[in-house]
Amino acid sequence: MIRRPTILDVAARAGVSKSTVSLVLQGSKQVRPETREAVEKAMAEIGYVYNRAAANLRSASVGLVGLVINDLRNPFFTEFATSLQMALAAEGYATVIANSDEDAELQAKLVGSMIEHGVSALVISPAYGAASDTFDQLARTGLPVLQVLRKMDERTSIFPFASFDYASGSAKATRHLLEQGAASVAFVGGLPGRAITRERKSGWREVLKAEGIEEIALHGKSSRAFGMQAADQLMADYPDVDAALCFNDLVALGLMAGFARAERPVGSGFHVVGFDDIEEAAQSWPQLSSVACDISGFARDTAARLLHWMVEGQRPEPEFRSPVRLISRASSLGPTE
Amino acid sequence: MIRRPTILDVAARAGVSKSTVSLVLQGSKQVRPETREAVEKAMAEIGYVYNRAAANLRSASVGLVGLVINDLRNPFFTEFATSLQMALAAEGYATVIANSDEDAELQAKLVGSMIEHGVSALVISPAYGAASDTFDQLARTGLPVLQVLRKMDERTSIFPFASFDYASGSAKATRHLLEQGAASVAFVGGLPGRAITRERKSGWREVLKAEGIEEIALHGKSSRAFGMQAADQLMADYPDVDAALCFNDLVALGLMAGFARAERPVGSGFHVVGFDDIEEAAQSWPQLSSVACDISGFARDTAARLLHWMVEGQRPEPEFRSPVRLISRASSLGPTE
DNA sequence: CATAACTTTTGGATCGTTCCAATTCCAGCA
DNA sequence: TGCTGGAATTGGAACGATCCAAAAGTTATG
Repeated sequence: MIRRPTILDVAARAGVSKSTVSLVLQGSKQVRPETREAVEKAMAEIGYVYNRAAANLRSASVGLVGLVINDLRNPFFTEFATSLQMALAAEGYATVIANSDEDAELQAKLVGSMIEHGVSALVISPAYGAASDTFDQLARTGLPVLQVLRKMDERTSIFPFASFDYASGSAKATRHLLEQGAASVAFVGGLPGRAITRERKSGWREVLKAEGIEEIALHGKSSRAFGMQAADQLMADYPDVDAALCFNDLVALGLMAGFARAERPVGSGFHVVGFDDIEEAAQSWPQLSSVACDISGFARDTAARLLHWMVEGQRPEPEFRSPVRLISRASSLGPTE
Repeated sequence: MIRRPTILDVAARAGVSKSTVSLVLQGSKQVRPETREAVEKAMAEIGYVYNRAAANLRSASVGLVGLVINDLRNPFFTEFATSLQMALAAEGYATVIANSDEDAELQAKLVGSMIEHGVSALVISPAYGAASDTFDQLARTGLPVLQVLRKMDERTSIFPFASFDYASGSAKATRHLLEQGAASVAFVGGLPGRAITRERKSGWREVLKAEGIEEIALHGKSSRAFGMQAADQLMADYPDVDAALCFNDLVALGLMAGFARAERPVGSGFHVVGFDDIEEAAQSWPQLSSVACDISGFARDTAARLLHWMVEGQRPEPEFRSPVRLISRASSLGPTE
């Protein structure tokens, strides 16, 4: 196979210098239109493909953004990743998506690989685990890093953090459940001790405290499977509980499936509200009420924009919270028996 | 901000030449262990990070694989993408994942961008649309390209294609539904005219033909929403149909939700089998029978391996089909009223 | 018509690595 | 001691683009 043509070949063909070709490639407006056309014609004729590695070597800025997600299989994160990719594509950035699968070690490797590939910024929803040295190392590179949706650690905030205003969302949902007639609202799902669990519980806790209601929480993995299991546990151990605020929609869907299995379908007698409002929430039966985080809007308007600023050297606020809203559907609206 | 250290800085610090540092970086075994150690120590001390752009410029091979997916939001593809990424990571490749969102134009851009970034191979599940010129262009670059899960076009097979043996899977599922007592099995979902729809219908059609049963098919988008809509249509227009083979699990889940909404829960009186066996199938209520495509196994054992061969210059068979198996669960096992 | 002012084009240096041929090192042997 | 040959190390050229200062070309001005 013959070697790929370079700008020198293009230049020779078009009868100009390599510098001119370079200017055309960069879309400089100081080349004469006719010259530009000639160069473009030459490129097409010899099948020139731009060599970004060479360009990057000289010019540092790459237009490549790394995106490291802790669990890309979770639809919530998938939605975020794809939306962010599109938003960034519109601004001319290419995006590298990687899935750390909650593995801190793999995450460190992925981050390293991305830096090697010369990303000009990094968006990360971190995996849990002792990765604080990864972060220190990252900080030392001076790369713009935006932490999203999950905070590595309560105290540290080396990097700006963008997420949703979960606390007021959970307060809103809890109040709604009480208004619908619930006497006792359990919190289901979320691993204990994690920042995000604390956030999503905090509003619930506040409202319950204000109303003088006992706090009942079942913690566990944020999966459907745990939701089903929690349903059984609720029915067996807490017969008085007549509503649940779930850590996320997956748990809520599992919980509803568990109640359905026990022939006690959610809707009348038991109310459920989830978190995230994933697509499926509107398509389950009964339809699931959920605290909606407009994740694609967040990706587009918050994350992409913050990142853009950061790449341009601005320093955004250390913490940014997007508002959430409660979507009430059948799972929290039926009559209370 | 000071400039990033290079191998020259490392060399100076370690008291060796840049060439030696380069050898260490490449893991050459012809450097003395003590020298290697000294170099590694120096790298750690000054916080050296490898500049892959520079390396690529000189050495061509990059160890970067591009993965273009038509719909990354679909859990089936998400699973494939993440599994492939991990399998490739184990072989030392970095993976760039991109989502074309069924947009042929965007797909062309993404492919172009990946080539520019110097991927050494491309895995693509193509978007539909007039992108055949994209493919021609790709073919001209001589890059190893593996087409997966979806074929661009019935006739063309410029690139090797790997997918599942859908035809025998749908035959198996249809036979199973008949054995469970179904009198009439409808096919639900899948856009008409597409290769994959044809494949997933072909086994069903064969079995029905052999049994002399009328073919009833409702085509549409492969989404939950369509499944719900199809449930209404089935109940209204085809009261005799008592089983459905769905194009995929999303449609099947939507269909089941639709029946549930009409207070005719699937399980007794109506049987459903889906396709893909996504994680959710086992967690829905009733649990959904499905033609299981072991997508992560496929990614790991088929796609990753084929790709590896191709990168090494081998030419695999033009078409490869992985076997599928039927998982029967409650949605196709209850009594027929 | 000469000169200034501006636009367009150009050659050489440069980015940080790998490759290659050449050099240095060193143990073993006569 | 001097020589040999393999192992270890080295310096310079190369990769393909961008950047920059300077040259060439063009138009406007007095």
